[in-house]
Amino acid sequence: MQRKTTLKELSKSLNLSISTISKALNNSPEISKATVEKVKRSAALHNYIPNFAARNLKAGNSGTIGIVLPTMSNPFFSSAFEGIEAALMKRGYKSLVFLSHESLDLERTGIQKLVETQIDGLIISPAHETINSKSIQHLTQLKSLHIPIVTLDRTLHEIACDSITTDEELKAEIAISNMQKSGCKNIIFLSGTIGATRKTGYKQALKSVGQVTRIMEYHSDFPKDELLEMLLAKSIDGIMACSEHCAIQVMSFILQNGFSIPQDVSVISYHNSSIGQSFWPALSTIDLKPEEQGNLAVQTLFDRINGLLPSGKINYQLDSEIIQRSSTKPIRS
Amino acid sequence: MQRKTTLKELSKSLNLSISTISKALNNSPEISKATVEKVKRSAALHNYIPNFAARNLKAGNSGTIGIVLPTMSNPFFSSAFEGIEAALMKRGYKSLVFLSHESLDLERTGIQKLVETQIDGLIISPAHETINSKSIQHLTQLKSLHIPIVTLDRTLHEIACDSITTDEELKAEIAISNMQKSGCKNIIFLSGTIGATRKTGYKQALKSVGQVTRIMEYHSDFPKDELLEMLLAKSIDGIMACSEHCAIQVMSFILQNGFSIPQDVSVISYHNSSIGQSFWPALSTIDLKPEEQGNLAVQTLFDRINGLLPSGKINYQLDSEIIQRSSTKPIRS
DNA sequence: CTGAAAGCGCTTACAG
DNA sequence: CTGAAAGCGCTTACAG
Repeated sequence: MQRKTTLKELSKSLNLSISTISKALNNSPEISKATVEKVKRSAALHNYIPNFAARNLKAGNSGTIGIVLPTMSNPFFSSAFEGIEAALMKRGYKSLVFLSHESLDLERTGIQKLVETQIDGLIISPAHETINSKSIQHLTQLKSLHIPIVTLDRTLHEIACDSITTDEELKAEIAISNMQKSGCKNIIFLSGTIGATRKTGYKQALKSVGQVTRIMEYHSDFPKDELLEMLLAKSIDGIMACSEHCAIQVMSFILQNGFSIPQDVSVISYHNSSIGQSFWPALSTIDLKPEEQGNLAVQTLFDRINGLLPSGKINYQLDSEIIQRSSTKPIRS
Repeated sequence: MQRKTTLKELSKSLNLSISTISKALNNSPEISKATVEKVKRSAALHNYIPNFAARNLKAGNSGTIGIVLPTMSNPFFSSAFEGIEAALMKRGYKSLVFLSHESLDLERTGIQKLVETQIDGLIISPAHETINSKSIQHLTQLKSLHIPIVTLDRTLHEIACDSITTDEELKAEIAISNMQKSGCKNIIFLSGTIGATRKTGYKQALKSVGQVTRIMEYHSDFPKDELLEMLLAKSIDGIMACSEHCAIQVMSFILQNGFSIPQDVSVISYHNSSIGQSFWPALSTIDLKPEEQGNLAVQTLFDRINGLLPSGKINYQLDSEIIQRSSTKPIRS
């Protein structure tokens, strides 16, 4: 029965002090080259694996970053996580992940665990419940422990921490305006649980041309009959969908009922996954750059940890991108 | 500037020994009720948070489970992760996540980090590269350190560890047979990078009725022209798609070209996400139960850790489920 | 260049 | 019921 090899054991087998072993393994210039080699060879032979718990206890940091996301089932967040994980891996850091499922309670429990683990920083997309209730003591707690926080995509105005967002509101406005230029006269917004801020861009755009806004609420299922009626009455010729999922649902419904996209109805959505790309017609979309957001969140977190950032909070606003594909008509010039 | 409160500080402020404080906080029956309360009140007041690194150093375990998955972008794996995370959270454990992106190298690096962190167990869906190359030293290493491993969905026959799988092969066979009973005479299999084992079920089913198998390879893009030709020639009336993504791509293509589902072509796929469910027509599918697999993986891991399982490896084969919706014709009885 | 010693923050026999 | 002491596995001044 093999136990994990420790410095003590190596020390015994090599007849060297623990200090020397430790220094040799860490490439300390104090130690002679010969000794370093001897130690390393022995360590490899004995399958020595350093104990991070011990190292961290001394160092006071854990090499671990806490990640709290609402869910992984939403492609936006899984992509964001992929960006975060890759950036963290590159820096030799580890990702400790908790999912809040939009619940304040679960978020709190996760953060508690994270603090106990001595995380070096936190990247979080706060739960809806947190945002709405403005209960942020579990987060301010981190601030007082000097654990930096970066919010991703969703901002918490009540707390002073760095944040990553996109200019999605502006891009929504431009996208709507593009649809109008392409001939759309009746654009509705298909809204789900997400996308509260997205509505704003839509409203802004319609307001600027003096048009009435029409928002159709959508929760797991949307009012098909109503939509079908509008299609038949030709009282709709454009849809901005709050998510790709929602867009695909609507588009399949439209196609299935014999209407054409974009001839009868233009459809644009948010997020850019391969599924929207490979749909027929290929889905026009506003790419929210989740991976880049994740990457930038990590970058910002480390800049903050390393004291490279001025005090006060910083907001990085990433450019989102309108990707024009076949589900919207080309702009008439 | 607030530092984290330690037992030592509480000890000073209360004029009690560190031992007493520690025991009180852990509800040791040795300590008087009055003291326990006093200590707890003071701890709360000082925002005391236990240091897990220290605790784990003593205990020799970390309360952390390593999770290594190929990706989060594939809905199967993000769902599996949701199942794992919830089960772990319920038990007060933490998830340390690494993504392999199907690369042996990345998988190795992740596992290395995980071992250094003293994880108590590992749940892994091995990378394709690992499976193909049969390089498993990074995993056998864990075995020799008595860190239990459970594989999820993808099995590694070369290593003696517990595994979770489904009966997808059998269900594929049944699903194909159902399609035949519903009148399909020319069923093709649309195959991607995943789904090697899935082909087997398809082949098995066609072989059993003496039909020729037709497999169309699919990588990010499939041969549209070829498919269109088959549709026009009516030489195809059923498709088994290796993934939901693939199914949606094909279905939108079929609808877009004026054919009907399932009247002209039946389509069945794997995995069961809300997107397939809300598609028109709703996608028939073989549900691979990723969340349940994740859940069961955690359960098995803890049973193994707690010595509840007999020595030798155990394979849990979960029932996958054929979900008949509108993209396949009803079975004629 | 090598080693003895202290200490990171906790837990847990052991003594009183 | 409370406390002194040892120790988990490491790192790092300090001494030699």
